[in-house]
Amino acid sequence: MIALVDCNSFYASCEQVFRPDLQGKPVVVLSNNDGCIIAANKEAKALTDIPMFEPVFKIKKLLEDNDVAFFSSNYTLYGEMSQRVMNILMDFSPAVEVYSIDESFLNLSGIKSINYRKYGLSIRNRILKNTGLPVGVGIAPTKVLAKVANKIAKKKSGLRNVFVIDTEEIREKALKNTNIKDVWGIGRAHVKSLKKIDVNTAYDFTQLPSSWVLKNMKIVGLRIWHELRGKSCLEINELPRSKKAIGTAKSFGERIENFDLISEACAYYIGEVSEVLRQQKSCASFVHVFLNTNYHSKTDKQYSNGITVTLPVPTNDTLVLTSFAHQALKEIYKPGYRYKKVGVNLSGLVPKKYIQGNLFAPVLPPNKDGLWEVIDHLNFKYGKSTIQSAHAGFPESRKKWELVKAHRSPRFTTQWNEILKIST
DNA sequence: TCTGGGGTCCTAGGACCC
DNA sequence: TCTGGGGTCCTAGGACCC
Repeated sequence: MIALVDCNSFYASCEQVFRPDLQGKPVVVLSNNDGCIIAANKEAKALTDIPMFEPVFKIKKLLEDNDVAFFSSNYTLYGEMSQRVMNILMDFSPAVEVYSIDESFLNLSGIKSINYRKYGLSIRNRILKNTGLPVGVGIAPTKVLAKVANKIAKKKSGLRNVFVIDTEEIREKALKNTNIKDVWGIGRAHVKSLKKIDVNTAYDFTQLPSSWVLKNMKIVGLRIWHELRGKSCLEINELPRSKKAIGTAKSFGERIENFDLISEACAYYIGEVSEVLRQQKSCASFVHVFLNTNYHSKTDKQYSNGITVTLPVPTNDTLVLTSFAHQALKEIYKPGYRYKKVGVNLSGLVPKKYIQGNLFAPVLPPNKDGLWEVIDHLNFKYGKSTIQSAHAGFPESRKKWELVKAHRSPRFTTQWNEILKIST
């Protein structure tokens, strides 16, 4: 049996933990640049139709009228709260797959003579007690069924957020009550074609011939079909595999035409991604840089372009990567446009130990591993950008392109000067 | 005026090899 | 008129996830 533990409206719940005054009140969390809504607690969802990913400016009045509390996203806080939850889960199973910031699969198969419902309840209670975060627990023989069970656990009242699928009757009933669009792995495109042939529930889907599924939804769809019928096809992956690509791209706080500012943002992002690259002890073979204007705008001239550079020798040196990215940006930048976003992506990631030299490249650059180790350590200890490439700009100029986060809560758990204060 | 960010997996088709 | 058979590697694009 597999358990899926998933935090309820995770970002909104994290904000509420430190703001008891908001218990029972509608809360939403906004995306970068406070652009749109990315999380809403159940009060906010119930309130009206606050559609997820709706641009904030379109529903500002709705939020104000209903006294909805809203926060800019505070990933430092969410990441650390997530750690706490995952650490607790390790106590409940020797095999945990951390699937995303707010959910994990637990392999329960090694645990003998266990009452699944009781076990699920104790997971839920312990997390609530130790972190203040509410979770839902779904337990079933396969991952996709555990997802189904989790959804039911959260939706149906009286279950105390725990639901177990452990008999044929329960499975069938659960599938009949699950809309096909709510099945994990079946997205918009497939829902559309399934509706056309009158497949509306997860149960309907399991009644299709496997040949149809394979032909129209390929192997990915067939796996889901098997999983829903109770045959496990998706394993629990305990070890996070190293990333195959690392990228970042953020919209500017305001539109920018100036090349130097864009290049500064680009260098700053290279600093971020190369640090992640060093953490996983890899080097990148390619660096991709792209640039675009605001495609929502009906009045601005539109332009977007991207370019991939092959590095002579894979590297994770921020300064080397910055220099190649800068050259690449020069090639695609065209003056006279109001740019909205620049992004970088490192790919062709190879383990640092196995770097292939290049017969035709200039002599290998000197090894600076020690230097970067020290820099990364200082930035960890004293805060981001304590030491960085000068190309990545100074706080003054950074303000011109940095994200807008007008409503961010304090980083309660990671900054001494932002720690929660309690007055009597 | 204002519209997020970071990923993975799979497939078809082209180019190429012997 | 009629032109083999068995592969690999790479890339772009689709679909999906949180």
